[in-house]
Amino acid sequence: MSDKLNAPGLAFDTQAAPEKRKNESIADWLGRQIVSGVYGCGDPIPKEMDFLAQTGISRGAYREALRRLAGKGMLVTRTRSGTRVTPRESWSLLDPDVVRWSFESGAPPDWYIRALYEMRAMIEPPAAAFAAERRTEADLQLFRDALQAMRYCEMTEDSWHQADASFHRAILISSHNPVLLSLESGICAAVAYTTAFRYRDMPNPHTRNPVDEHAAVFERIEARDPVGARRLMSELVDTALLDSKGTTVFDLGLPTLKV
Amino acid sequence: MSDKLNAPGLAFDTQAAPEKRKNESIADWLGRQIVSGVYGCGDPIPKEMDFLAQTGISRGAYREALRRLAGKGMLVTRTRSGTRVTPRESWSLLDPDVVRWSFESGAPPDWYIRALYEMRAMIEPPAAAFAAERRTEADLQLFRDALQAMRYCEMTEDSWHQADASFHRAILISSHNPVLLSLESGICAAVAYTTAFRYRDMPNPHTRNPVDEHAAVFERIEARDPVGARRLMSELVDTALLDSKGTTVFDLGLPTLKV
DNA sequence: CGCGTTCAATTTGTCCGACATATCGAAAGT
DNA sequence: ACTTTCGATATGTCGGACAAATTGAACGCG
Repeated sequence: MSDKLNAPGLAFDTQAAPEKRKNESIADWLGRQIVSGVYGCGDPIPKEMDFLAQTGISRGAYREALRRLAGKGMLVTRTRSGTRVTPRESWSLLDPDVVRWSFESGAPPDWYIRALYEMRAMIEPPAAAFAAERRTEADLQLFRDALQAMRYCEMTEDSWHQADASFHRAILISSHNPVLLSLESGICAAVAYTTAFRYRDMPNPHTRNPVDEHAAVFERIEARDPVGARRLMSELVDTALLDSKGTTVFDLGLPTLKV
Repeated sequence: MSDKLNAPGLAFDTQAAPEKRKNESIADWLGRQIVSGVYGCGDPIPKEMDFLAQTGISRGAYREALRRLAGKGMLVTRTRSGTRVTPRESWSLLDPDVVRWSFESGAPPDWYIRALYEMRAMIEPPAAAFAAERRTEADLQLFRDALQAMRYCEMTEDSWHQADASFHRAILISSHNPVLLSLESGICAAVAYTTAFRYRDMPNPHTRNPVDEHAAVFERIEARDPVGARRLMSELVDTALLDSKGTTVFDLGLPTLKV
């Protein structure tokens, strides 16, 4: 059963990982391995001595990497039994690292992209409503900067995705809900990776720059109109969702939620 | 500036921490210290050698504990600078450990309780709508068990809070959104701790058992009525929010969001 | 005096080796 | 057939040593 572990595939070469600390790059590598399904639910992780023997990495660095992943609920360790992968529902699927690993290691599964869009559809409209009630003048400037960057960048550029993420980050910041803000890294990573993923694999870039829709949301937030901001934001997310994969995969669920 | 660190308050006695592994209990203890504000944003954590000297814990165990917290975004380490606490917005405030630490170490601040309620008001109504569309027969049994337990327990009992949490857990499970389900631990911890916190500090327990409201939500989910489930769930959360601290603190934001 | 350079101290990062502890599984005993 | 004992094995903890990086002060120079 453990042939997969001792297989030559245990080559740890820190692929595309410019991390300085070894325990960090090990955690990155192992995190990618896990989210990409190399180790399924309940599967055992390489034993400390095996990993040490095959990679030359010291035991301490490997153990610290395991603790990073254990803190995200991805691993459980028991003496003698070894360290095993926990079922997906106990992971922190909105953790920015988990989102990054999922998109860095090949194409993430459809259910994950879909679930991330659904989360955005749940969170961002009410967040926009809170933002309309609580935004400060300093918050408004964040929106203006993001919108200006979106106008002056082509959608194919990487900088456009950054500007898009900045806009959605401004929403969460302006909501002035600390717990919501703590989801910022994960949400923005999801926004950036899903949009980049969409435009990379869509052969027909008929989609136009949605900067006007974003500006409309901002205008409602500036006007302190929670209801309007919520509605426009809901439309914005729904549009992105419908654009992403066609209506065949994503057509259930969200439309019936529009109020 | 570092007088607080070398102070005698560094007594690590694993208070009320029946953990077996030392690195785990250290992470618990340090996590409570951080969320309770002993170490503010940007403050330095005890140096490894200091901690070793004052507690007798080995350096490796302490470092593994730090990695656990670093995985939750609560710490950043830099050579020579030391290890410092990151600003709150970069923490995983919905992480079940963070929620537990916040409520275990004295009364959490009002803004945190309020933010948790707002998150529930954002997440649970749409989750109930998804549940109404996607629930299976097995899911329905989870609701029935939770409701029966709520009926046969007094609200003052601890078992009632468990049943309440089980009901809300059933909502997230029935939504069949993996990312939403990954928030289960944190949400349910928030539900359990906030309700327990409310009934412990409320001198006037005029609040009655809200089992009927919960049953109404279940009935709409069983009938596959997303709109109705969403509306009733929204009312349920709003009621809990208004009950918790009176309308003076929580009266802005949520009511205007009701559709 | 202002400014960049060099250098040494300090703190985290990594490695190594050893023992402690818990747990599983097989073997022995009843 | 059941229980107990015991050894093997993997994680948990400890201690010491050195490497790497960064800070801050001393130094030299224009």
